[in-house]
Amino acid sequence: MSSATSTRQAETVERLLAAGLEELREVGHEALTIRSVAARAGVSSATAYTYLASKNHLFVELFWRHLADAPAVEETGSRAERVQAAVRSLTTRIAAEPALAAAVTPALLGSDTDVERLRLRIGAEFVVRFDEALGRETTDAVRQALLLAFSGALLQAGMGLMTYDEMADRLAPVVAVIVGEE
Amino acid sequence: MSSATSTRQAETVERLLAAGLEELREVGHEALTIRSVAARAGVSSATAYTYLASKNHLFVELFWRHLADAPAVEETGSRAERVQAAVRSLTTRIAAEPALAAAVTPALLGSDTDVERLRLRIGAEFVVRFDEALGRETTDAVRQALLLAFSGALLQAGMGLMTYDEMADRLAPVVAVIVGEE
DNA sequence: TTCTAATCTGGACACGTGTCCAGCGCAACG
DNA sequence: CGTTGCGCTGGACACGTGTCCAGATTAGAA
Repeated sequence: MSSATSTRQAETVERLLAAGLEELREVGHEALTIRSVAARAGVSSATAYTYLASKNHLFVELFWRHLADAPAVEETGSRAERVQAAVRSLTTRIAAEPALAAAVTPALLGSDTDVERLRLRIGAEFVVRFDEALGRETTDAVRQALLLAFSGALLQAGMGLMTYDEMADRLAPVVAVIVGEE
Repeated sequence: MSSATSTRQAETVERLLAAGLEELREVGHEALTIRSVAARAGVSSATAYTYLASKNHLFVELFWRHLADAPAVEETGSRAERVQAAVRSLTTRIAAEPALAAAVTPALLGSDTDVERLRLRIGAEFVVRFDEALGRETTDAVRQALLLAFSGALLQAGMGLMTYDEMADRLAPVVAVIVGEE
């Protein structure tokens, strides 16, 4: 397990993930197959399956990496404003990769071990960001309400009941109700 | 298209749906296959596919029928209390069929035409129930917040982050925040 | 009863999924 | 230089999905 060999594995993974994102953008998540991703990455499908447990795993992994790069929000303004900013930062980031967003909603519900691990991390990331925006003196009920409303918006967008671009605007008044705008 | 023939078709559908629910309870949604449902219903798989466009369609159809039977809530008590009651009525009903609940969350995200039609109906049902509980003088923001929080709770339960039994209790303080308990 | 049309059947089809494993090739270490 | 062993290959496997269609069955009309 020298650093050289693990480098080689890491490179293969990166190549697969990059190919996965390209493929996703080009053909969408329905048409994408692990084998087509493997081919694009210049790797056999057996190898792809060594690193990607499933299509779902690929999507969730890509989503997680994409999301982690969403900019943190400034710590200025009213509480409501900070929460709005946090929501907008996340939704903007998500909307930047529509194909990925469309793919991840069903994928997040998968039962693979890898999916489960990642979705906990993603959920935790939301919590951290909202907590930072909310500040210390906030009730659990508000925290929960915010998280549930955000999850709900993701679900509705995933169902096609709203676009990912609309999310922030649709959530704005909702956030105001939950956080309190006075 | 006499009433007799459409009766025959209707009976086949009922038989399939009943078999589907039994199969779902016994083996869970992962192991269930349309063919096994067809066999249980005493029908060929080709026939099953005539009426059920997909596994997702089956689950969503079953869920819709199950949900429609949730009792309506009394029109007494404070607004918050009525909303709580509406939430509890729905969650109790959903929790009564755990296997169905587990199956429907991913299914609801399917892209079949039939799934889409039904999920709009299900969403509309939620809206109607919440609107009845909220009464006339309510802002859209509150309505939206409630709907999103409820959807979010469904999603989280679907992900295994809470049980369906817990939903109502977890939602109670959230509802209080959104509707306002004063 | 006989005819007719709707309904159901059986089974093949093309495709995707995820798993498995014997063996190849290459990079690094001795 | 070998030799070692890790990572990759190719391709078969069992299984589920959803589609299709020629032909058997059935119920009800004439």
